[in-house]
Amino acid sequence: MGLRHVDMFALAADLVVFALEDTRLKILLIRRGNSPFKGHWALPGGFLEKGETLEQCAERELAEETGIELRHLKPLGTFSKPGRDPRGDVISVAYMALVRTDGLTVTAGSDAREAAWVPMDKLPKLAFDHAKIIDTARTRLTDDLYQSQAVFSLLPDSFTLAEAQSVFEQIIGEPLDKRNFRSWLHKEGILQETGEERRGAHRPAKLYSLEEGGL
Amino acid sequence: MGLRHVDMFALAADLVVFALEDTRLKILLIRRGNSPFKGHWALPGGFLEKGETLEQCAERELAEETGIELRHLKPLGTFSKPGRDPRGDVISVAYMALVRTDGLTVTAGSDAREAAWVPMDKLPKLAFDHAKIIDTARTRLTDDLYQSQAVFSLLPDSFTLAEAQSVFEQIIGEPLDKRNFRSWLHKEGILQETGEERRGAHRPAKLYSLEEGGL
DNA sequence: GCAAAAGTGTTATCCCTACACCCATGA
DNA sequence: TCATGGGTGTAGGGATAACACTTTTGC
Repeated sequence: MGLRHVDMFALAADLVVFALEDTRLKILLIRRGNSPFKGHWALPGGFLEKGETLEQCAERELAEETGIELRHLKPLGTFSKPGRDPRGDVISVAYMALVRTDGLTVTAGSDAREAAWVPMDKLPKLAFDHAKIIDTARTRLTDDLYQSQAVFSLLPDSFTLAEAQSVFEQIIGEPLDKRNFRSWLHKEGILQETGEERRGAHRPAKLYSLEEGGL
Repeated sequence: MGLRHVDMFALAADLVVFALEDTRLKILLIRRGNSPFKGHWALPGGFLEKGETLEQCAERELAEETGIELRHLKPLGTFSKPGRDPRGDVISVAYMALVRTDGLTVTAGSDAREAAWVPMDKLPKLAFDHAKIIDTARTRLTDDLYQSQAVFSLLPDSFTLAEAQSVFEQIIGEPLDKRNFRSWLHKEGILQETGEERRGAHRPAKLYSLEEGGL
């Protein structure tokens, strides 16, 4: 028995890409160049092609559309509600990525008229069911916060503890106690001092990096 | 732009259904009646049809093939490796369910020549990449054990604490301390005494049921 | 009365939380 | 010298983990 009498669908991989830009947690959005939802903001993503996995598709689309240095890619879920795409039967498989923006320029490509980092608390109306996908991603991000070191992929190679704390605070949406956060980091043993310091307007801050063997 | 130039795929929902049978934790498998993998054991599941979500598809297939009283259905993941199905481009979206077998008979239907509850530690060789899917399900089951009351869906309406403990022990694969397990249950407040007892070969055991408002 | 499963508390340890002051620097 | 962010320790409460004996029943 082959697949002759089986319904067929298009599959899209959509990406919720988080990054720190300007010390704020943001999501990568594109403005669509084609219908449907022409001119609307949407998640980057694209159609699965034969011969690749959905994860590869997500990686390819992200690279094609933005040239971003990929770090973590987590499966988020499948969105299959009939009618979610006005073109017809499109199932979306969503992935989540955490990237860092140091020296990175986002360039709009192919279907994207524009691409931009948008603060999470200032999201515009989104095409398709992408608002729901982002919601799933935010929930997942907070749920996994303390279980994986993935969040550190948002930070550059070396960073101050205050910067790390700020990331955690933005994700959970409330302030953390400085000493408790630091003693938690110490207990986990996931960071190491680089020996360097960041000098700014005030007392210099020690720089840290992820312990070798992380990820 | 429509979907004319986009690759199309068949989508299957596959189910990892856990149940307690004969006090042992088992998985529902079918023996395939058609090629490919004719005569091999596989997970129950079937193709997505237009107009339904993948979750509805999974529920429908489970009902069609087994008539099982459905309790919990959790999305597990997407399996899209090219070549995973010899018929061609089939993407599998896996779900997990926990059911109870009291007074339930599994009847093989449609594509299934046979359907059976198979102990988790005695799984046969499986069709497609279903062994991998089961592996994902087992990991998920253990990860979520203490976070949700879903496991109690494996047990009948009323049960003894020893039976509940046995379920937990089979899932994590190691023995638990009786007193600690009970005080944890007490702290969580998820069970209530029914007032009944189960009488057996020895001292009778009190029966418990899930606190109202569970799930 | 004996074999077998049911039932029951306490203690030590670890982790989490709350909380306030001094330090080093640039301006 | 002062304003600003960087850096540090402790004490109390709650949860977890280890641990053994008595009770009740059927046979």
